[in-house]
Formats: sequence, structure tokens, C-alpha cells
Amino acid sequence: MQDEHKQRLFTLIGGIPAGKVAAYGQLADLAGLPRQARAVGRLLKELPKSSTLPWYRVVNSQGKISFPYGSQKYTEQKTRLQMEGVIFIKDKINMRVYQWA
DNA sequence: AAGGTGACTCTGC
DNA sequence: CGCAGAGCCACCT
Repeated sequence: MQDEHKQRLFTLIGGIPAGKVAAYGQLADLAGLPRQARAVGRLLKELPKSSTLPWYRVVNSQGKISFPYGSQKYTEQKTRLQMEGVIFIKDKINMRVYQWA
């Protein structure tokens, strides 16, 4: 994937307001990368632990966290979102309510 | 170098 | 709600 797209993705993700979330595919589309949701996942995977990017505000299109249920990462992401007011019902977010843009 | 994998997603049954 | 199939594609084996 080109640096240009990476930049656009970083900007987009950094622009997601607290209490809101975006799906991988949605971000890919907005960055000009249709059908490349996986590319967004790959990008986030390489983020340094020190990154300030709100990576936890990115969930899958079903409103669920894309980490194994109960894993450390899963719990961290869910906790962070809950701290911003996002409500989980059956481990799922109502995208109609929290989806950004 | 061929084949498996995965922070995905949509369609269809 | 769940599972299968297909598209997608950079990375690992």
C-alpha cells in the first residue's frame, strides 16, 4: 500500500472523535482503497505501542472487536471504548449509533 | 516459489 | 445467529 494511503488512513483514524467508532472497510473506502479492509488491519497491526493514534476506535463492520474474545487486546479495546461512553450489548456495538461519518 | 494466513466484508442459505 | 464462499493482498512459511 502506498504512503499516500497510509497518511490518509492515519489522518482519518486520528480524526475519529471520542465516543465514536469506524469500521476497517469504511476507513479503507474513505482513504480511497475500496475492498481493502484487511490493509487497514495490517496497518494498525504495525503501530508501535507508544502510538497515540486511537486504534481502539476501529472495529469491524458488525460492530464487534476483531480480537479473540477475552484476549488481552480485546479487553483493552473494549475497556477504552467503554470509558468513552460506548455501550456494548452482547459484546457488540450498535453501529447505527456510534459509527463516525 | 507455492500455499497458508489474517486487527475484513459482503452475499446467500 | 451461524456457516460457507469469494474477493482482497501483503506477509510468513
